[in-house]
Amino acid sequence: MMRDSKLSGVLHILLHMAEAGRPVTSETLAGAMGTNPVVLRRLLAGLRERGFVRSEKGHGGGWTIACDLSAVTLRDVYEAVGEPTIFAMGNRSEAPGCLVEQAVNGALDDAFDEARTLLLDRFGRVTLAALSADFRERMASRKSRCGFDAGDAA
Amino acid sequence: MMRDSKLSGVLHILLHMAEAGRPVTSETLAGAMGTNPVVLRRLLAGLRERGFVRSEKGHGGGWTIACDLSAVTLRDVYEAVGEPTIFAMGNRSEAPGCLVEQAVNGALDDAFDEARTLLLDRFGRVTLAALSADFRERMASRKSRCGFDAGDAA
DNA sequence: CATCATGTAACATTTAACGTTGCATGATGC
DNA sequence: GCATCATGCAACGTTAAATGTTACATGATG
Repeated sequence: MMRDSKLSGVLHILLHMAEAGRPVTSETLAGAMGTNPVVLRRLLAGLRERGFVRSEKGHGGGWTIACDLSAVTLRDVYEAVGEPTIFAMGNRSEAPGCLVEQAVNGALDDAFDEARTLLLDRFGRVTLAALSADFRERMASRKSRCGFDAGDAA
Repeated sequence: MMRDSKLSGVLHILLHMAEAGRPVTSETLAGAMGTNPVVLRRLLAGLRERGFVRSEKGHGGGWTIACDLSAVTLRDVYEAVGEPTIFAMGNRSEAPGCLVEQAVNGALDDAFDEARTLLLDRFGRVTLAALSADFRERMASRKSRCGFDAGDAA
């Protein structure tokens, strides 16, 4: 299994919600990406706290986008899902008394910090609106829509 | 547990070996970093194949450095330990038919690719000799040596 | 008030890294 | 030659984090 797909998953969901234009239930969204409604609610909880999405109970309830897609970046979403660990590699011990370990960790940490900064900067420059536009371009050439019917966005 | 500490671990071991200047057994090296001799042999197997280290059996056997420390970079070592996965994040599915997923994965993959390239480039610019020099500098100021006696390198 | 949908805690499953055991092979020293 | 040391390696056990699942409470709608 891929290590952590929260960011990828939640972006997928957000674009689907954006296409729908009306409340979509956790069950429908979960079905669209082959997972469980509860997993989905967990994922979206962080986004709700930040006001990126809204959830409503009862008949006709579900999830809706509650933000300007051009004002939210991948970095915002990354933070909203709890800033999951970026790297699958790391040091053996965090507070090593061994000088060899210190030298090694220092070199590795420097490199990882640089890469992390680059990645987050790049995330910060991509808005949800840009992703959505990218999707619509793909739509223009092909037609499949992942088994998920966006509703009135025909 | 930290995700993958092969690179960190093997670098630690290499510097210790470099300090020793004579064969060191898996058991000694494993003791120095609080792990198991078998784990260590697994780690070093890839380095042996590439000729970075040599192993000898029998009395007085063990591991020795078999390369010029200034000619081997962190990137070489990274490759020698099997190029472990760099990122802890990834896409839900690798071959998505969903156009939304394609748009999302495309954006994320671009960012990850850039970060990976930066990281590996940086690894490629750090030699084992540089790490060793860093270690010796630290030695000059303090004195602890991680419970591992390098032998004649007193 | 029946039904729908979310909120959430608790538990189960899965996967990859890591650890451990057991035994084979080869080298050294007597 | 033989006891001992050390690696080589396969097979299995352990563990932690992500994800999936169940169960039940809460609130909204018709």
